[in-house]
Amino acid sequence: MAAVDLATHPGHLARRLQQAHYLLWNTMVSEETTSPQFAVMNALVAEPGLDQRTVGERVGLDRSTIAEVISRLSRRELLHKVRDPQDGRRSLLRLTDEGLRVHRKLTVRTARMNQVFLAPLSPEEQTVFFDLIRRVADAAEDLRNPAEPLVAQQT
Amino acid sequence: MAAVDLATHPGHLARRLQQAHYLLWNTMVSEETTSPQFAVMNALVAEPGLDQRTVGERVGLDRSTIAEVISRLSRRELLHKVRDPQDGRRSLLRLTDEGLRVHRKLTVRTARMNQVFLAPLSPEEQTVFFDLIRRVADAAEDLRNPAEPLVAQQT
DNA sequence: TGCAATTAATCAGCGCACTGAGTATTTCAG
DNA sequence: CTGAAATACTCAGTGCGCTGATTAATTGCA
Repeated sequence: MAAVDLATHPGHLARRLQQAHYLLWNTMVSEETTSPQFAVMNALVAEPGLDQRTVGERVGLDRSTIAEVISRLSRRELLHKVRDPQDGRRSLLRLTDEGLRVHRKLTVRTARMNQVFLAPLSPEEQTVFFDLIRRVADAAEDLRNPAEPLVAQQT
Repeated sequence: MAAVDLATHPGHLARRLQQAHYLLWNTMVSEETTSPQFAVMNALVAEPGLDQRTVGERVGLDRSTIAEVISRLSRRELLHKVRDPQDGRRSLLRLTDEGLRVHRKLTVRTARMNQVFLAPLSPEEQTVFFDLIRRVADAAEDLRNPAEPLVAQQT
């Protein structure tokens, strides 16, 4: 009788929310290209020529995961990976024409999917939804990265 | 220049929220036992002797995933799996004493973690947070399972 | 210059999550 | 009572997500 109600556990709700989104993405957006893959492509549309690590930072994926996502996109010829001549450690990433085409197509479908996903909420509630989730996620990330220098300084 | 702002994509926010939770769980609750594993154990505390499929339904895991989670808990001797003598297809699940002990310990830590996780929100906001996420997740799940019979009936 | 620290990427290993196919058992219609 | 349908579980395959260890290149200090 010491069981807990999972409906009051934010972590459990977060997982269910993500699963629900995953399924909707699969049916309404694409079966080949996943949501994280789209996020990576989107980052490269915004800033072509980024290196792997920075892309990971932009979309919130760690070094290992970003490497795998990129290798899949690269295998499908949606992006090119070129060694940085200035810094031999880096790989610079850039979408191919096909990658740009796919990104454009998925952008439209994603917008449609977001509407369906958020349909249960009124416009005001949608705003609150974004705000609350973002604040919780940001705060949790700050717990790990004790960034926040109070003044600009050289470490 | 056709790039999109991921901060307005609920799927992307859901993923970030879940990752943030995962990290906090790891540091504040347990490195050995994951959040889905705890959810399974919790379901078995509430209803000992459930079969695998039903547990999966309770915690929101599909047949394959639940099988793996259970096999790990079983390997660690946190639960027992017994063939149902009444129905040879089913495996009935029950926590061991050690499983009960672990569940008790993690219940306390999970409560603490939830407080930290939700700390950025006021109590009223926390209520709204739960409500909004639950409504979106429920609606998306209903899109897949067109359940909802209007009257009680024997199919 | 010359070697130590830092940095970008890779690799191995674990765990969650889904689909589609296959096996064993039970149920149910004829 | 028998064979088809349904059900519970397993297995193979793919992809996300993390940590810890390793490799290669660059930077920076003495």
